Amino acid sequence: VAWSTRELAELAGTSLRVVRHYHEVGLLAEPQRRANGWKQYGVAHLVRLLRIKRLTDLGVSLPQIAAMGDDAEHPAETLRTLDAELAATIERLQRARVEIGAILRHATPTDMPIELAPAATTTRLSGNSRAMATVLSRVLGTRGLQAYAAELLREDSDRIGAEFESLPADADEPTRQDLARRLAPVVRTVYGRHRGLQTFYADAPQGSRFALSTAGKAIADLYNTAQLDVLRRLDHLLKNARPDPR
Amino acid sequence: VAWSTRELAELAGTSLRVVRHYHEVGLLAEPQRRANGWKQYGVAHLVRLLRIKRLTDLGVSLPQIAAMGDDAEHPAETLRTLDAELAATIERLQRARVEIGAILRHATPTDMPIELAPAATTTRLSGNSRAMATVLSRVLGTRGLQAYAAELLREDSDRIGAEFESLPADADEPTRQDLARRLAPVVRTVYGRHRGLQTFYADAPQGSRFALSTAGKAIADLYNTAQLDVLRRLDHLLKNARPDPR
DNA sequence: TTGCTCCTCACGTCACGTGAGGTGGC
DNA sequence: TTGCTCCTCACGTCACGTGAGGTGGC
Repeated sequence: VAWSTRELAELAGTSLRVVRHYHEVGLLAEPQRRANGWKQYGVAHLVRLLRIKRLTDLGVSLPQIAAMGDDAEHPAETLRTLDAELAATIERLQRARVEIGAILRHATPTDMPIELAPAATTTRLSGNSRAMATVLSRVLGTRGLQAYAAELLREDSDRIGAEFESLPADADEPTRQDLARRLAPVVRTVYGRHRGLQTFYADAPQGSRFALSTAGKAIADLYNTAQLDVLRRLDHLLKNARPDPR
Repeated sequence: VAWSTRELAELAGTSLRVVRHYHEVGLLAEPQRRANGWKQYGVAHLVRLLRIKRLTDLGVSLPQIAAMGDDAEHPAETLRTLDAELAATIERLQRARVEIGAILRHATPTDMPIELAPAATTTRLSGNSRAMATVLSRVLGTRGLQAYAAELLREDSDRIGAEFESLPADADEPTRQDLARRLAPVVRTVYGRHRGLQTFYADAPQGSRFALSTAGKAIADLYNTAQLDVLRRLDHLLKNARPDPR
């Protein structure tokens, strides 16, 4: 009149391996054996196993269960801590669901940061712009990112931006100079719309101590020589023009 | 102008080991190296890494991400499946929180099944009764368990039950016979209150194909010789008395 | 020369799952 | 003798964490 390992496992609604695992880690005492070496479990083992199973189902780790010991008194502190952890996990998962919902709604590619999703939906960004947006999203702070998203949505910025995007590497000098000249007022207006954009990296996320150099490297990586030349010319124009009248 | 492994990891908000792990499993292509063997990462690597990180943060497994390939198009089907899984997980965790709340409210020991918590709170059960209750909770179906919980709350059943519990192993014959005689009507009333109790194991949970033998074994394990003798006498009395008049 | 970063093994974690190979009971 | 259950290793899983031991760059 004793249960085998399989019977014990079935009664507890668990597996053979779990019972043996609990023996291995010392959570469940090994029972007496018959002459042939087979284990014989009694009610005490079943009760103990059910208690372990119940706690693991609640999310208690095996070391924690071991620390609670054999006495059946209920450890209010452990349970309260666990409850708080569960609450935090639930919140995290719910935030994940919200983000998934946003991705599905906007049908954005999964490498676009969610903050730029609305912009990405209306203006279809080229591969380079998407890469640039992804990098910037890591380097910009909240304010900078919002400003960037807002700019992406503007038609005028978008049109001339597209022109810049598609500039071939072998564009001749007049073309580059002309593009830089037409870009200058647009960029000035952007600066005007977003005061303090120069300090946009102040509230950058953790780990991007490199804000400026990172953005610089991304630009150097992504754009061709003609485009880089246009940016140089643009910088020159912005610096040498009279300052923006406030 | 290239990022080191550490810089790449920091920019993506992750760890050195994670970057190397993604190399190992082929999720992230290894970049070119300098003459001294150091890796040089570019924007493409950062974008890829950020995409991976975003998906893992949402709960997508690495093999799933690998299956999605390098193209940034968003896999609606995968995301919808994931969303459903998240919803299921959240529900499970919320049920766990409800149960933790019940345990804390009733201050029940963690080996008592939750269905018997109210009963356990008012009538403090002895160790044997608790073990018996735990075993029965695995062997009884919903109906049987409810009936059992209801009985535990009745004062009359409780009083004579406590007497049975505390019966010493060396109780003399008249004591046992007397206890059995006084138990008989109580048990008959219980049967009267819960018609069809004989089939209580019909809706027993998965894996307890042993309902009757299990309960029998638990009784044999938990009670002393005098108590078992009382049960035998009780059984005899119940069988030989005229049937309960309906 | 001293720190500092980079590199590649390679074992550890957590709670088991899954055979591999051998024996006892009917 | 044939299935069936039981047993003990022992490696695999998942997504990394954490040293161990050695080298390059300033």
